[in-house]
Amino acid sequence: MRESEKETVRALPIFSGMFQDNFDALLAGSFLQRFPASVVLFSESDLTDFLHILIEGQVELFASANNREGTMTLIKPVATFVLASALIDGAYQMSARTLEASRILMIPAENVRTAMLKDRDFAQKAVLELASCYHGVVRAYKNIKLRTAVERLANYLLVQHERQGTNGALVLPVEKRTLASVLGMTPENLSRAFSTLKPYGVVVDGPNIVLNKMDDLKTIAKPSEFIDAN
Amino acid sequence: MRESEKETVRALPIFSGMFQDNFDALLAGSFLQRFPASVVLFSESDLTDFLHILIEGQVELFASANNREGTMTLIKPVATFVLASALIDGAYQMSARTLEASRILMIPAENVRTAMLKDRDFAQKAVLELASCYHGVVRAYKNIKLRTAVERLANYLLVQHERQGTNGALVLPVEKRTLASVLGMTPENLSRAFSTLKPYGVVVDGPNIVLNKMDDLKTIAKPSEFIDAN
DNA sequence: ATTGCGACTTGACATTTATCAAGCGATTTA
DNA sequence: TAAATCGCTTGATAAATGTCAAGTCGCAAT
Repeated sequence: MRESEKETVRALPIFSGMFQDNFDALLAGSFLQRFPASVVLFSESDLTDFLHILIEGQVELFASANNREGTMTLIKPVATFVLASALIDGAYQMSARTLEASRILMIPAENVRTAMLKDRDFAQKAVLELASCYHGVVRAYKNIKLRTAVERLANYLLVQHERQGTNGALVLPVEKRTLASVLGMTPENLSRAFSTLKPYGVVVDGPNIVLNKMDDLKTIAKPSEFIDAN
Repeated sequence: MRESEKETVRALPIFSGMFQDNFDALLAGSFLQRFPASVVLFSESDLTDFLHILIEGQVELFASANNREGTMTLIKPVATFVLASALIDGAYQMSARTLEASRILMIPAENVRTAMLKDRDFAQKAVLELASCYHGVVRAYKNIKLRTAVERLANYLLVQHERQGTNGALVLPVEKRTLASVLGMTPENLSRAFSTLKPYGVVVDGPNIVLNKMDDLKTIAKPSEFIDAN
């Protein structure tokens, strides 16, 4: 791991308040690894060796059962993932794969647990991170339990629109088949959900979306502060 | 709050390792309150004033959107709830109601945040509790995303059967309409799911269930270590 | 005891979602 | 360049789930 990279990592909010000694101890045995696209990083049954921090690229956390597979969440830089598993010292509980070529900082889980005990600032930041992830899953759970597929798509579009500048257009940040998995439906169903939204001013051209009737779209989406990410 | 009750609380794992001063400070301004059945404790949009600890009774955490309502989880004694919200200092994100008459210890959220900073043992226990809750929601999310209604019921029965002694029978710990909400289906659908499981040896008499063909039931349930609670 | 209410069940039906199959278009591979 | 592959879409159909209505049963209130 190069010195310049180490400084980038040091500047991340979760690490920025740590004592230097604790930070150095935390990163001992860590490494910054490059992965190509579509590589499985770990499986849900694997024991949690590392806390992961996505520096660059994109990662999908997913789960399998029966013959189905579903996306739990997408990770975008810069963000930690599997923090809960690293703290508990058990299985990952989720599988992970890269969606693009990615750079990932891998910190031995044991180091993380030590740092939690030694460094108050890190512990505090990690707890808030964890609590925030908890609320994230709760939102996702509400989303799938209380909404139909079309509603989930409509709200997804509204959130992306907001994030991308609220200028009447947005670009899907992932392939549609991945989006379908995120939203808990089949790719065929996603296609049909887009069709259903056409009368509500949603124009689709590949990954480019235009929203022409924001009010109508909001009417059908019924967005909720306590489901949709801020 | 009586002295004997305070001792009961003191003995709970999450508090047992605290310094006495920190414990006393934590409980300052706390109170142990009794609630009758079917009382709403707080709404998802309320600001988090208290960390709750269910001492006796039963509580449902639920969420509403559109005109639907869904159970997030059921709380049984003794357990904390809304820990994440108490740490973040924002809205509860979920609503809560009592299902039975209940006794609940309510600790000011501010006290909890202070104790997190001051008491290392409490901080450690709280983090593990939080991480464990996180995995709990992840399991629930997988359950609803990767399984059909019948599969969810079958696995629920298997888990309850195990918890209640693995002797071929079990008693539903909640009303069927509540169970339906927990499992993410309508009460009508739950009735039909039970009918569907009849050929798999599931005999229903009110809240009393008998499992006559465990192997067949497991075949249809396809239980997973990483979805079903231990 | 009677009444009324609520939980539960069942049937008929509607809606939502998934599956299977085919085809299109763009990109990759040979 | 040709062939193969992959992502996406569309149609037909099936399966899963929800809604509405009716009816039974048991419990609680009068």
